[in-house]
Amino acid sequence: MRILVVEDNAALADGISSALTRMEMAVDVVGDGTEADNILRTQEFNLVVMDLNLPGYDGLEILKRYRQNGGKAQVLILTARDTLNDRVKGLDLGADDYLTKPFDLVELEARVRALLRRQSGLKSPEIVIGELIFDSVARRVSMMGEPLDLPRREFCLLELLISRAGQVVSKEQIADSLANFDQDMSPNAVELYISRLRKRLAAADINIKTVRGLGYLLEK
Amino acid sequence: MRILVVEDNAALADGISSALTRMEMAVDVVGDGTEADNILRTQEFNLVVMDLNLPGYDGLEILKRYRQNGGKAQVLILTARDTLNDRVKGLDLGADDYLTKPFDLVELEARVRALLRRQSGLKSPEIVIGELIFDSVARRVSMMGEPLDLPRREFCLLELLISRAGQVVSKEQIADSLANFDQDMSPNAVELYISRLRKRLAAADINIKTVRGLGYLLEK
DNA sequence: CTTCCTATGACAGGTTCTCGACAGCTTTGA
DNA sequence: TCAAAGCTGTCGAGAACCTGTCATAGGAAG
Repeated sequence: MRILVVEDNAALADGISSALTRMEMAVDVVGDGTEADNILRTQEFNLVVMDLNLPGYDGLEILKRYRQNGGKAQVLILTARDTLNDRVKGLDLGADDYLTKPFDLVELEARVRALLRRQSGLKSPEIVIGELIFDSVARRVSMMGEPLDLPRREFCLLELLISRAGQVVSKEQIADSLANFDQDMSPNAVELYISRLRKRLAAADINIKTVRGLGYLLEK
Repeated sequence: MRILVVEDNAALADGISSALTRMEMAVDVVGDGTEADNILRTQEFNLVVMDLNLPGYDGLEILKRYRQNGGKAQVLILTARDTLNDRVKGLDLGADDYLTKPFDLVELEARVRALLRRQSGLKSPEIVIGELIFDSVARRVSMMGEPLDLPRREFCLLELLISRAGQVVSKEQIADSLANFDQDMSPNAVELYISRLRKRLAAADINIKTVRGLGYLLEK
């Protein structure tokens, strides 16, 4: 789990950082708003711990921009004790939680655990093959960054080949799998789908090999 | 949005209830643990505000049982005891947030908004997509600077698509979400709303893509 | 060279989606 | 209280797209 800590007070940043490291997190620390902005634009984190009180920069601004750019990480903000307004604003701007300074590191850990637990289970597993990214949960495929629209049958075929990558899959297996067992599919139809899929994947370096008399296989 | 308030102090319960009602929430109040247990078993809520300090009943127990029975609502706990332990325990038992008494109603409102937003998957109250600005808190949309009046169904549809931007949302999910689970909506009706929403958003560069056989998705 | 398997264009259904028309319902405003 | 305006959802015609058969051509194996 990657965590970004945005905190200008070096001593505090250090304490937070080591507490989180003890939890087996990968922690990055930045000390000012500009840096925070930059790193949030270019890298992905699971959680951001941010002090709202940064010198020469408004933490709320960073948060707002981060969310508007589609940032998805959980955000835990740190505020001084008596700034109710900041906390309220922070939550309204898309923070997930806050902690009032001074706080106990044990409590920080509990909050981080709660936030990360909440986040897990959101990401769907993706399979990357060369230029192709295949997401079976979201049922999306993209090729060289561009989303690729596949008709249902072709999507199922690709899914089957990927799940058995490196092994030969017989035409009969493909037919059964595509036809959902509720009807028959001729071997020729399978050949046709292979042909169509190959054409679509031609731009990426994906190779569906023919194994004469046996079937097809997707090379890894 | 349905909210359950579990609070034995009538005056406080009243204050909370009216604050939430002002936010256009449907609020139910119960005053003791047994009642809370019962209603949580039989009805669904989006959020539960629960005092841990109930006469003759441990709020943490209720919370624990609720989660064990698969309760999915966001839970905000209220605690007078300022012991770190209770708060940490509460979070570890599946509470989503806590507030220490005494608290400010403004802050309660912010927390409730944040929790409900979290539940819907939306992070920032103002989401900018091309020429469109979507404000989930104020429940307003504007397009190219002009406010855009959307009928309720279309607004809900847009909210759903935005909260799942980049993912396919099935017609069934849309139907369930729009119909609020209390009645059925035909797939055809969903198609119609998509059509209407597309027409309204045509001027902005918003693209609702059709994924044949699966549903729709809003491109990022 | 012959035979069988595979590749692919063309095409004819079939399915799914789009959206105008319309009628019932709800809200608004006087 | 009633009328007007607007929202909601059904129907259905037509468009768009998917699917699988046929037919033909290309290649591999013996």
